Amino acid sequence: MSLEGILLGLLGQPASGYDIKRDFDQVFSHFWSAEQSQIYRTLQSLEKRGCVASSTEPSPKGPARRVYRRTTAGEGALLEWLEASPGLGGLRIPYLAQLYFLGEADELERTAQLLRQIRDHAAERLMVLEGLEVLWREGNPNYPRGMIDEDFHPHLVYEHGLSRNRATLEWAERSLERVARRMERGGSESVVPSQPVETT
Amino acid sequence: MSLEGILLGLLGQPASGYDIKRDFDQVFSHFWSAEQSQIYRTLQSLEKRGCVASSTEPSPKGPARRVYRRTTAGEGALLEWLEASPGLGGLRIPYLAQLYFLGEADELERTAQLLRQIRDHAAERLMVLEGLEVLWREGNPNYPRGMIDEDFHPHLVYEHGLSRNRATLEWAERSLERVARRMERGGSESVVPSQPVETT
DNA sequence: GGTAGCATGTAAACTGTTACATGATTTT
DNA sequence: AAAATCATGTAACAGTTTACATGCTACC
Repeated sequence: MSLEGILLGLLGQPASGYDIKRDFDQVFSHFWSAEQSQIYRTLQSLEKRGCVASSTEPSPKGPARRVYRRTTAGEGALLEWLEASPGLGGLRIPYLAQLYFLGEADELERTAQLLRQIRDHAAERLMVLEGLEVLWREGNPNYPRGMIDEDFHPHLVYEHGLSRNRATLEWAERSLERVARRMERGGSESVVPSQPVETT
Repeated sequence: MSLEGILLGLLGQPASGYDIKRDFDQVFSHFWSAEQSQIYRTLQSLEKRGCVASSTEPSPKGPARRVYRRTTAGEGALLEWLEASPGLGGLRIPYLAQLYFLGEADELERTAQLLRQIRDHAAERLMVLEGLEVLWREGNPNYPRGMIDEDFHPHLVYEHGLSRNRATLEWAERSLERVARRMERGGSESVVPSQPVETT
């Protein structure tokens, strides 16, 4: 299961459920998401199986923190998950499901609205990622060469996010132009007069 | 829920659970997936709510088919789902979760293996999609202009798949080169001699 | 005193996967 | 006669979401 793997990976450093939720929203939301309740429950189930251990620590603000650490058994489970063949097929992009059927609504303005949301979301993600590049550069004057071992794999994932969001942004902009042309011409999208479009 | 929406969308034409599973594997697997059992169950629950109606029809091959049709209530439910704000955040790319932590395994060969799988998968998808372009072109000599209304939204989704898979393919190839350089140089990846890398 | 942020969690409902079970027809 | 394809489904389990419930501290 991916969530278990991610939690085991993150617990290389001790962390509370709350900390992990923050990491999730900042780092992993680019390709995975999880609710707080799910994180707490999964941590508990990992503890039952001995993959993590917890201890409570008083916190300066608010109630006591329950801090989890990865155990030796947890390291084994992590390596096992890393060896497993990846879910190349488990891809999930919810907005495409809606876009696919938006012809049924017969309102191009709704299509444009969805595309603008997708575009803005990708643009925002890109800004966040491009901001991170500054941080990589600060830690390493030879960037992107001379990457230290610990950063290498996260950096590959980071670059995936960059190219994915660039591609999505460009696609959304092209698509918005197509929609605009279609709306102007009343649904025929630059049809050559001598080649009329079948409308059935 | 996206699966319900997709089923309602597909049931513009009458279809059996088996037909829908085929559509899923061919068209939707680029951004969503579902098992047969889930499709059958969801169809049953949609029927209970009156969004679809079914009738059995003898089939020339094999047992009788249970063919589902979208009802008027189903049309309403579909439009409602299309109006709902999209899950811009529900993105899920399982292989990135593994890649992120693959530094823990400390075996770049495993990283290269995963990247090759991702690359080959994207290349295969691209070939399928580029094959579809021939079909679009056959049906329309002005392609990609003069797209009929029914095809417009699926075509937007199709183009998303094209650009996404191109981006992934290029990223995977770049990443494989980085991994190869890193393996050659024993983990330092083209470090400038006067600027040694910290390895902690 | 109210709100925002820190911090924990439970319960129920829903969604998704894996494994199994059945049986007809066509092709090899 | 066996295997492939067509076709339907159930049961058990695993994973995820939504809604709720609690309580502390800092700041306005």
